[in-house]
Amino acid sequence: MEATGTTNPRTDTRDLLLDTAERLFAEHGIDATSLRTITSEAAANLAAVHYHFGSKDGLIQEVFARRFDPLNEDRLQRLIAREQEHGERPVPVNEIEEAFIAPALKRLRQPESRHFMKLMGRVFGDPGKMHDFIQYRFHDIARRFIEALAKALPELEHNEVLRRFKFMLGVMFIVLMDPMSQENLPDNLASSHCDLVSDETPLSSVVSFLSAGMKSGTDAGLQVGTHKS
Amino acid sequence: MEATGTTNPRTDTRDLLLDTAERLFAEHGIDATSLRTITSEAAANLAAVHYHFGSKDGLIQEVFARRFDPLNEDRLQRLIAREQEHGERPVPVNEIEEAFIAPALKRLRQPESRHFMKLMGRVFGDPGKMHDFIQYRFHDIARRFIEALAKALPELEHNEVLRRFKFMLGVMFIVLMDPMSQENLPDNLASSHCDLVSDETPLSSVVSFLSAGMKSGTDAGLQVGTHKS
DNA sequence: GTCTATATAGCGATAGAC
DNA sequence: GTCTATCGCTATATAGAC
Repeated sequence: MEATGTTNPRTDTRDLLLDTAERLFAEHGIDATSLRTITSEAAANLAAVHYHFGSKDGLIQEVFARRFDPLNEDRLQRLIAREQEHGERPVPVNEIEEAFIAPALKRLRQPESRHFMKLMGRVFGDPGKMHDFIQYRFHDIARRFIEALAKALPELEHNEVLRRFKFMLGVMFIVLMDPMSQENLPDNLASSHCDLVSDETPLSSVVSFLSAGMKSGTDAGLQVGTHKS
Repeated sequence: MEATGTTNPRTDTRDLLLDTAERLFAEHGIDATSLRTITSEAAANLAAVHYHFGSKDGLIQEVFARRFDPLNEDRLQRLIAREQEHGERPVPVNEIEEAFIAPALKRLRQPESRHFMKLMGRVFGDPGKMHDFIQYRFHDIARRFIEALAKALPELEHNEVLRRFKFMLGVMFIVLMDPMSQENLPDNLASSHCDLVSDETPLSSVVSFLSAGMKSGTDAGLQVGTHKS
């Protein structure tokens, strides 16, 4: 299929602006990234942003809109698949965790979406910025996973399930922004001493940590964490 | 004792600026808070910031310096106390977790330091801003706790201990910034539906979640998480 | 659709009177 | 120590030629 019209074969300016903005937002933060920096790195004109997106805010919205929903749709489909497998019985905690974490971790390793994942981690810590956007579009998916967790952990009171779900979000976001990975560390710390983490975080490590935490204090917590082959 | 000189009995302008900046930084972010906003809310003059702190950056440094080290000193003293209790034997994981989490949670509930704790959560997610400052002054305390964890969990390879320590930081920061508490939610979400968390997070909830996660896959993980009265 | 030129506003910082 | 006034800069945004 063709593009919108008379555009040339190479990447559209619009997409190039989105990609560049996404990367710079993730690296330096949204506030700290000016439209001039974006258009300069994208070899585009300053006015192009306003032509394509109306405003910087419009650009930010678009950067989020194109990747946020697919991520959560992936999560939801995985959860639904597990629920259908287990019928009436609750989905095991570690399968719920995996359904939530795997889509994020997968995208963190894809070159085209890893910048966005880092950006998500960043924005989640900034209640002022895109918080409304994320909260609003994240609400349903959160509810679905909380319900699955509550069903898998019937001994926990509802508030405790909510708290542990929040803890899980904390773990996910620390993985997303990876504040201690080599590439993010200031040179003086990265070079001189040790030691704080080097390799990329394996899915199994996150899932087993979270599953154990989720089950702590319940009967399920007394068993071995992983009983799935 | 008297103040520096001819200042009047009420709170010094300098301290008032620090308190106001701390609160506004925590609420809206550092970038989004202008010196004009700070001095306006503090009923002080714009030039007062440069007189007392030299620059906005100087103000930011002072906001951090006065509370960051005492927090970590509290953590360290608690860890040392536990280590002395147990002599050569490793400190149990849940006691390590408590030594790390309790000082943060305590301050989150003190009116004079809760803004700073929220600010810490915010800044940790912003690798560009005070990251060097935090990384540098946090390095020693991180190493001490990682060593204690490695000693308590000898079955884990070193990288896995580092990863789980990082997960713990994620949980702590999600608790600090509390992105889903009622007061932070946009009105439309807070009022309309449910449910996402209401009360303040109890220390026991965080410690039991983290201890179970830390021990997952080890012999210690097969036992009941809490064996301390 | 892309460009130049510019409008408008806010920022941190400073000089100098008091 | 505190104030007013202002400098110099950069930001987003826009108007209008091509």
